[in-house]
Amino acid sequence: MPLSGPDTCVSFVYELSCFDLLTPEEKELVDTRSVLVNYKKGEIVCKQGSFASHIMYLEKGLVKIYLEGNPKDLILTITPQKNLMGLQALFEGNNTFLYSISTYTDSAVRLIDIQIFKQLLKQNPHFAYRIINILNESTAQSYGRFFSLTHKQLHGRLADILLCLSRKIFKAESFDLPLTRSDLSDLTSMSTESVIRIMKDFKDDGIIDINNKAITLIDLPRLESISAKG
Amino acid sequence: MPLSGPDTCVSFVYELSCFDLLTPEEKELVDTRSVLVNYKKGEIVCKQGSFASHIMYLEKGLVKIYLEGNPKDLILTITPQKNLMGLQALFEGNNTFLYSISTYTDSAVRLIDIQIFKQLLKQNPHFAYRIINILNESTAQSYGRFFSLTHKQLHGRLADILLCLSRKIFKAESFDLPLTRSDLSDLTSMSTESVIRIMKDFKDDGIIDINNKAITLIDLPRLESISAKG
DNA sequence: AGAAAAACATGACGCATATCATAAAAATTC
DNA sequence: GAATTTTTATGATATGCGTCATGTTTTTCT
Repeated sequence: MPLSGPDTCVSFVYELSCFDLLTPEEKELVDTRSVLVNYKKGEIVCKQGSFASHIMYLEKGLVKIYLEGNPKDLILTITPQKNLMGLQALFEGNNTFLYSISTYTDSAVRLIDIQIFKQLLKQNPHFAYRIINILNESTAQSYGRFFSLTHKQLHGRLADILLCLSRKIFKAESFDLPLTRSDLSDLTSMSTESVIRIMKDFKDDGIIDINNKAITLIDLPRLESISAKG
Repeated sequence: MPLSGPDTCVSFVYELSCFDLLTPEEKELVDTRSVLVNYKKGEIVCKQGSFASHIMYLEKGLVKIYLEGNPKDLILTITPQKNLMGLQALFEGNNTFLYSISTYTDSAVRLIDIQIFKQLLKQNPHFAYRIINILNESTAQSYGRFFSLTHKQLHGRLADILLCLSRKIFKAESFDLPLTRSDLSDLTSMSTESVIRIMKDFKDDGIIDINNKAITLIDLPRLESISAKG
């Protein structure tokens, strides 16, 4: 599979939980030194530039991780449940959030004390090794998106995102899209109007079907071809 | 400093060597299970898609790490000596190089057996923690470049790269650029002609001076302003 | 349920930037 | 050191895509 393909475009879905690798005592430590916070749909979980005193683990829900820009944001990933967020705060000398996070659905986020997290990394090499794997997967997917956004034109970029949402997030060819057209534009780095126009193109060509928020990918081979050709 | 600023644009320069954290026995292990390979200017160190059986450490030289595209490549980073390369090969289930690497100057690369590297990560938590920091810094810089490439127009993107080359790579306001205009275009995701035109604009405006390969940044405040305004 | 706000939609227009063509200068090669 | 290749340079043209304006539909709020 090529690096620039649609599977590398949104989010990193790491099937195995990193917490499986902790000892019972370490799990206990995480439990006592973390809190679970519930967020309603549309709420902000963390704000770019503010102080990061904890690592976040999305136990339930769907969120976007994004850079705030003027006037347009850039969505880095759409992240589903069972994923760590805010690992960059581990970086020594930087204790602020690199990005903002907000929810698409009601969500539950576990906030883990960053000192505890660092301690676990230093005392449990298997845990640290797992985190390295997670960071690496995230980097690899970031490169794929990099290529998509800088080297493909609008139709290719939107095809990438639709395929990736279908495969990685919703795991179905039909899904209800909680993202607005404006979100899709922040994801593909194009104008909202262009998203709307290209969605219509795809619909007119029988490649996808749209009914309000309901999206169905009809002609996957053509969508993949558009993705590949850029 | 804003995330999209020029300091986040090229390479990750990690001042401390990760190998300082190894025990004498572990250092010995790395020595016996690695080889030092010399490359001439312009040679390819590794090829995207080929099998990755080792982690690379650039002991001496200057290289570009890039995604191969058709017809244009995308340079992910310009990386100077004392940096690890190819860490993504650690990711379980992926033992191929995500990118290609080629040299700008004569270089020396230490190839470290990937199994030994994994062993060190698992047995030495401080080493693993350092690697996590390196990966995190790399990710943070990747996000900055993401923003620059997708949300700024040509002048801003080129200003970003010139400032970053000056600050992070050459650490001087005057330097001999081993990159061609085509390399700059692969870094900024624009056409080679646009690079040339904008360099001329900058020269005509007294912002930089160009003499063949020799570049001098004259008016840093204006260059920073162009970078900030995008 | 009705009002207000947000999201979706569509066309006209303008511009930033790529592409193409051509040529000069510099670097590399034998 | 002459020949070939690569790099730099510049102008003309084409176009992909954003911006703006305006209207409709859907969602949210009270």
